[in-house]
Amino acid sequence: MVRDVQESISYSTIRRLPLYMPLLKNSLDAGQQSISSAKIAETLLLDPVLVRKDLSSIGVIGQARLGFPVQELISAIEKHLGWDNVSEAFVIGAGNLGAALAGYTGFEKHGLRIVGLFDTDPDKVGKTISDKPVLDMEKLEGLVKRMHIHIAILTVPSFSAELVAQRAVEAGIRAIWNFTPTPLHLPENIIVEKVDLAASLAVLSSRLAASRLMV
Amino acid sequence: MVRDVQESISYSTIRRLPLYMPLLKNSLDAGQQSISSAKIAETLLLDPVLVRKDLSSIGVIGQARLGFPVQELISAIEKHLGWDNVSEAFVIGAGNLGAALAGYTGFEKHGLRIVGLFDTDPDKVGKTISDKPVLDMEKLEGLVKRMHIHIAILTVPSFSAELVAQRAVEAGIRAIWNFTPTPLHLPENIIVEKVDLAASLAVLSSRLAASRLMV
DNA sequence: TAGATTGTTAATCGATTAACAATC
DNA sequence: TAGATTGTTAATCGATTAACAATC
Repeated sequence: MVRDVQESISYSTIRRLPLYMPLLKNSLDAGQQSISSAKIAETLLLDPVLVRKDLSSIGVIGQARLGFPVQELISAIEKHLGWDNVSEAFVIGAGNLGAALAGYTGFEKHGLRIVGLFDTDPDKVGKTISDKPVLDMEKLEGLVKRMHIHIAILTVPSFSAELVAQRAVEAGIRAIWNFTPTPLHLPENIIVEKVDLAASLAVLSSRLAASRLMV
Repeated sequence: MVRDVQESISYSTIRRLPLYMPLLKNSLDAGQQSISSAKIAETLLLDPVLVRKDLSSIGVIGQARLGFPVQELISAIEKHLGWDNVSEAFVIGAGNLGAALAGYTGFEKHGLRIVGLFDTDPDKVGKTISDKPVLDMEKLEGLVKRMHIHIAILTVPSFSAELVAQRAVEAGIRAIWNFTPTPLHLPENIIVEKVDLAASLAVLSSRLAASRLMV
């Protein structure tokens, strides 16, 4: 049973939603029709109350003694994350990381299809990476417009990140998945989501340093 | 001027510290000896008050009318993030992403040196990736012990992530940088830092979907 | 019925922002 | 001195956790 989603779903919940999917798919394959928040929480290392809040916020109602309906959860998560209709994206910067992202097959299931890469290196332009064309950076604006691409995955060197991002936005890009360490000064209506490896490594290092002090 | 750091630095501050460094290095190269929180905030798209809190929490004292001493900030950040002494790490899983991380030269400046990769694929084992040896997964335990490696960068397929992580931990790994979507059930004293691409993409997609509704 | 499980309201916690005093 | 800038205390905000009522 699904009810109307009251208000917008919190940032933290959105971030957790993808986590639920593999477990739910497995449960469905195993023939389970419902699953308890306690079971989910244990598998995903979350608090059961948090799980119930998340699932409730996407409009799925659980049943006492039974738990939550697995198929409905899957449908609700797919709907809320837009995994049902796929958006096309360009990777800008065909270096190690850009190539790795272009080669990752899992994004299609998450509603994202990479249709090409851009680079300035003449040795790369014209070749393919994981069957996707590497295109000349000079053609970025034209192709963004012509193909109506709205998402850019930014993996260029940090010194050129901001300029490239601004070019992409002027051509029509509306959302940037920023893998560079550079903060992007862009119009407010442009969506920027940053993957901050340096921040993540900093947390790891500092916790490791702290744990060494305790030994 | 540096004073004692009162209490432990907050998680959010730790995540932001790496962001300050490129700007500070540039300022130093340009011959500036001090920099104001307003200038930093504008460049990094932060709030000036937040910048002052961050810098104050690592023990650097600013001066009214002048700002913060650039060189002291650089030293304090390097010290707090452990960028002065480099730790060695293994990449486990020599796929696209593992190879990309092994090829990234920036980690050394952030206190992390990747000394080798592990994989089960006989076509990969024995070769090198970015001058780093690809080793047989069977040798993981032995080499972790012999080389006293404490950090593992996990980029294996998700179905094997937990088992591989547990093997690594039993051999002596104390911190895992987890690039897989899998939650790892490990002893409490093991440090796990997750890079959650699916979560980041979910935020991007949902914000894009929300912005479309407003057009 | 008893008990397992959901769902809601209140309390807590951490981080950010606001307000303003202190200082050079 | 005046004003730019730091630094601290209080208020706000969002997320998580605790407590407990509701339900099957």
